[in-house]
Amino acid sequence: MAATIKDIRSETGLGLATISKYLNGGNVRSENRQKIEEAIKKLDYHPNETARSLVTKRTRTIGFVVNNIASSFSGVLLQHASACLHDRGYGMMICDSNLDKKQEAESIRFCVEKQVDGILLIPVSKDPSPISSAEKGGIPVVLLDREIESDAFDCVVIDNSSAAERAVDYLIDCGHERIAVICSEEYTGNERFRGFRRSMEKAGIYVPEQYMYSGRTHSTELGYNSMKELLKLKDKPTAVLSTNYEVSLGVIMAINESGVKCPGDISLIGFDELILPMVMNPKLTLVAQPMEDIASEGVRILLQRIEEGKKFPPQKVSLYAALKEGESVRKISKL
Amino acid sequence: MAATIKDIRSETGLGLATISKYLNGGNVRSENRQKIEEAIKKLDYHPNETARSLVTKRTRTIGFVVNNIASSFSGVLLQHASACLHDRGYGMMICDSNLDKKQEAESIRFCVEKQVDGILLIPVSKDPSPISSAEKGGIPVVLLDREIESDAFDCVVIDNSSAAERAVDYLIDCGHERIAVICSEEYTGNERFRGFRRSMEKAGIYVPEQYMYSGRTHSTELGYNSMKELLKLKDKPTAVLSTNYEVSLGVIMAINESGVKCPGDISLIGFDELILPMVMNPKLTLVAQPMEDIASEGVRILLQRIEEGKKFPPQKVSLYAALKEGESVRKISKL
DNA sequence: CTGTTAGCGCTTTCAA
DNA sequence: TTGAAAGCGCTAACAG
Repeated sequence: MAATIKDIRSETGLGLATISKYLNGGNVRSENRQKIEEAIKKLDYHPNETARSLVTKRTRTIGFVVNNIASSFSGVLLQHASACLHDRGYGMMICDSNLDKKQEAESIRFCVEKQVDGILLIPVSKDPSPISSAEKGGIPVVLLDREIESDAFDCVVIDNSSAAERAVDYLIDCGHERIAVICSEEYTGNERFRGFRRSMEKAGIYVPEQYMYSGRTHSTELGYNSMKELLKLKDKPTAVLSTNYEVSLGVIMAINESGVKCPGDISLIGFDELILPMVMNPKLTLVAQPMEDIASEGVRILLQRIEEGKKFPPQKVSLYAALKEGESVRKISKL
Repeated sequence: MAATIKDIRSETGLGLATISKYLNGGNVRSENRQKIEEAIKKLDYHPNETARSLVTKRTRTIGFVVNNIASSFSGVLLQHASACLHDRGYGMMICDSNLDKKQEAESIRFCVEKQVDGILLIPVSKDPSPISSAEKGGIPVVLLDREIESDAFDCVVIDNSSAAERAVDYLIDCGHERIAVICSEEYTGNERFRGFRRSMEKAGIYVPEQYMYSGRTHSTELGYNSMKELLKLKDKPTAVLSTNYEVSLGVIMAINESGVKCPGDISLIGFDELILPMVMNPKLTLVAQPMEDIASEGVRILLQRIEEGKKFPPQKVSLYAALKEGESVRKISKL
C-alpha cells in the first residue's frame, strides 16, 4: 500500500495541514521541512492526485479529442501539444472521434466525466452540438485546425484560404493556367478551395468543371481517384493543387502508377510538411503549416481560459502558413 | 455547478446508498429506479469519476508511455490500443518518452501519480529501471513491441529475428548474395540483425563489414546516410534489408536522390506496412507487423493483469509477422 | 507558522 | 431492498 499523508504525520508528529502546505510549496519552518523531506524519502511517499483533484476540482489533465488519430497531421499536433502540456505539469487524455460526430460527442462526454480541466479539440465537422456536454459542464474547449459554426469557442487555425490563394498565385506566376484542385469536403478543404477560386478569378482564368474535385471519401482514395481521372482527360491540367496531406499521398500514388513525370508532365502543390514530402523525389512544393505553433498557441489559450474563465472574449488565432518551394512545380516560360 | 448524488437525494428523497447502488447496476425497487432515472435526467447528473476513483482505487484509465510519439509505428499502435480501451470503458493517458530513458522514467512516474490502473509501455531501452516506480506502486506494466532485460513483465512482440531471417531467405531465393543490412541500435534492430546473420550463415554467404550498418542516430538519417555510403561502394550490394520504417524512408530518399533504380539496380525489403510502402513506386516488399493484434493482445493482458494481479506468471506473446511481396525485389535468374 | 476540523463526491459496510 | 454513517487522501479555512 502506498504511503499517505497520514503516514508522514505519524513519522514526523506534525499536523496534516503543515505537511500539506509543504507539499504545495508553502512556508514551513526549516526544521520541519527537513523532517518531512526525510519521511517522504523514507516512505517513498507520492501524493495521490485523485484525492487532490477531488478537493481542488482540478485534475491537471486535459482531453485531446481528435477527429482522426490515424492521420499524420494529428499525430504531429499530438506530439507538440503533449510536450507543451507536460512542461506545465499537465497530463493528456486522448480520445479518437474516428471521423464520426457521434463518437466525437461520446469522447467529449467521456472527458467531461473524467473531470478534465479543458479540452483540445480537432473537430470532425462544423457542428457544435457534440461539444454541448463540455459547455454544460463548464469545461473550456479550444478548437484546433478547424472552425465550427459557433463563435463561442477559442480557436487556432491557419489562414487556409489565403494560403491556398498564395499557392495558386505561385502556380500562375510559374506560367500555369490549366490548374486543377482536389479537396476534401470539410472545413479546411472548403476554405482552401475558396482560396483557389479567388486566385483563379483574380487572374481571370476560367476553371472547367472537370478540373475541380472534392469528396467525402477517405482523403487518400479521393486523391488517387481524382488524379486518375485528371490524367484521362484529353485536355489535362498542367498543375494540381492538393489540399491536404492524405490527398497528396493519393495523388502521388496515381502519378507514380501512371508513369507520368512530375514536374515534367504535371506540377503539384500540396499542404503539410510531414514525412512524405521530404522523402519523395522530386521534393514536393507545399504549404507548410506551423504545427508547433498551432499546438503551443492552443495550449496557451486553453490554460489561460482554465485560469481566468470567461474574463476575456473567445480568441480566434489565425497563423500564417508559408509556401515552401520544392521541385514539384515546373516553371513554364511565358510566351 | 454540476449535480451530485446529493442533489439526486433531495430530488428523490432516497438514501445515498440506494442511488449509488442504482448507479453501479445493483438491484433497486422499480419504483425507485424510475424516480432516480427521472432525477438524473432532470438534473443532467453525471457521476464524478474522480470521487469514484478515490474510493474504489481504480481510475479506469491506463497510461500509454511511448518511446517516440512521432513515429508512425507508435501512432498506429496508439490508434488500435485507444479503440480497444474505449470499448472497455477505459481512458488513455498518453506520455512521450522522446527516446530518452530519463523522460521515460518521468512519464511512468507521472502515470503512477495519476493513479492509472496499468501502463502500456513501448520501452526506449532494455533497461528496466525506469519502470521501478510502477513496480513500487504495484501498477502492472505490459511491454509492447520490445522486450527488456527483465522477465518480470508481460510483453507482446513479434518474432523479429525469424521475420528478418525469412525476409533474407527470400532475398537469397530470389538470387541475391550481396545483401546489405541497415539497422537501428536497439531491441528490434538487434533482433532483426540476428535474423539477417542467421540466414546468411545458413546460406554460407560471407558478409563484408561494409555491408552492415547500424547506428543510434535518428533512424531516417541512418537509413539515408548508410544507403549513400553503400551506393559509393565499387562492389555494391544487389539488395538491402532495412530493419524499420524510418530507416526505409531514409533509404528510399537516398535511392531517389541518386537516380538509382529500384528494383532494377538495387532491391529493397523493409519492415512495417504503413503509409509510405503503399504510395511509393515500386511497391515495397516488406515484413508486415500485425499492429492491431499487438495492441489488442497488449490491452487484453493488461486488463487481465489488473483484474487478477499476479495470479498468473508473466506472459510473453510473440506474434507472427508475414512477408508481403511487393515489387521492390528483383528476381535474379540463377546461373 | 502550526494544528484542528470539516468537507470534496462517492462507495461500502452494517443494521434495520 | 434500504439508509445512516464512516471514510478514501487530500486541501482549506480558521484558530491558536
